[in-house]
Amino acid sequence: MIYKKTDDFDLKTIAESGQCFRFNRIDDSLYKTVAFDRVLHIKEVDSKTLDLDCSKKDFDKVWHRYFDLDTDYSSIRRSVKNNAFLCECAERSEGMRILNQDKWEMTISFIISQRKSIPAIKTSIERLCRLCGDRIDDENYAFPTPSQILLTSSDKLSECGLGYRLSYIQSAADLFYSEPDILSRLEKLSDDELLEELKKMQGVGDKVASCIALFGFHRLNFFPKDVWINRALSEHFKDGFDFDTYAPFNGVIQQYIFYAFRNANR
DNA sequence: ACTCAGGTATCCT
DNA sequence: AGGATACCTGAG
Repeated sequence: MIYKKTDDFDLKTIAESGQCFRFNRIDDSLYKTVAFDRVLHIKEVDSKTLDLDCSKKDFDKVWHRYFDLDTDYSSIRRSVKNNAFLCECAERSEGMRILNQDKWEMTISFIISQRKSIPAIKTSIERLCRLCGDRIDDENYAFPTPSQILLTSSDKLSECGLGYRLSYIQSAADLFYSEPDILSRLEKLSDDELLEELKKMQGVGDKVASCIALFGFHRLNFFPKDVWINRALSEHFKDGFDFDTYAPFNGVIQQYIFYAFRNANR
C-alpha cells in the first residue's frame, strides 16, 4: 500500500530513537517492524512516499494507530524555540514520531532494558520471542503473551540473557496473567497514578515506569531520564529544565534530546 | 581482558 | 530523604 506523508515521518529517526526494539533497518530505504503479531515492511520510495506491504484494511485497523498518524508532530517540532540547544535537537530529530506500541510488550521490554545497551536489549527480546512467542513466518516471531512466558521454564528463559531481570519478568507475567483486565484499569488512571501503579512492579523504577507510560500507554508528557538525558540536562540546563513550556508534549521533546544528543556524543 | 550499558533494590547515614 | 553499592550478561 502506498502512503503519502503529510507530517514528520522518518523511518531511520524512529528506528534509532530507542523507543522501539523490533523496528529495524534492512537497508537505507527499507525497514521492518514486528508488532501486534504482524510483520510490516516499509519502503521509502521518495521523501514523501512510503510503500508498506499491508492491505488498506490492515493499515486502517493497525498501522495508522501504530504510527500515531492523528498527531501533528511537525507542529510540536516547530513549537520549539528560545533555546539554541533544544532547537538544534528538534531540527536534527525531524521525522520523529512516538509509536503506539503494545502495552504489555513495552512493559517487559523496558524491564529488560535496565542496565543494558540497546543492541543487547534487542538481542534479548528477539531470543525471548523465538523461544516462546507464536511463529508468524519463517523468520519472525510474535512477542510472547504472559501465559507463554509463565509456561516456559526459568532455565529456558535464562538463555535469553535476561540475567537478574528474569524474576522481574516472571513476576510481571504473573501480574498480567492473574489480572486479565489490568490494561483497562491502568488506562483509566491519571499520569501520576499510572506511574505509581507501574512502579509497584518488581524491577520497575522511575525511568522504566516513565518509558512504559510514554511508549506503551502513549502518555506524551512523560520525560524519562536516562544517562543520556541526564548528561544533556546537566550540560545544557544547569538551572533546571522547565517542564511547563512544552506540556503536554514533554515526551516528544525528550525524544528529540535523546536522539540528537546521543547521536552527537557517542 | 575489561568496561559500560536508556536502572533498581537494598542498605546504609 | 539522599548517597553508595551489588547486580546478570552482551557488546564494543
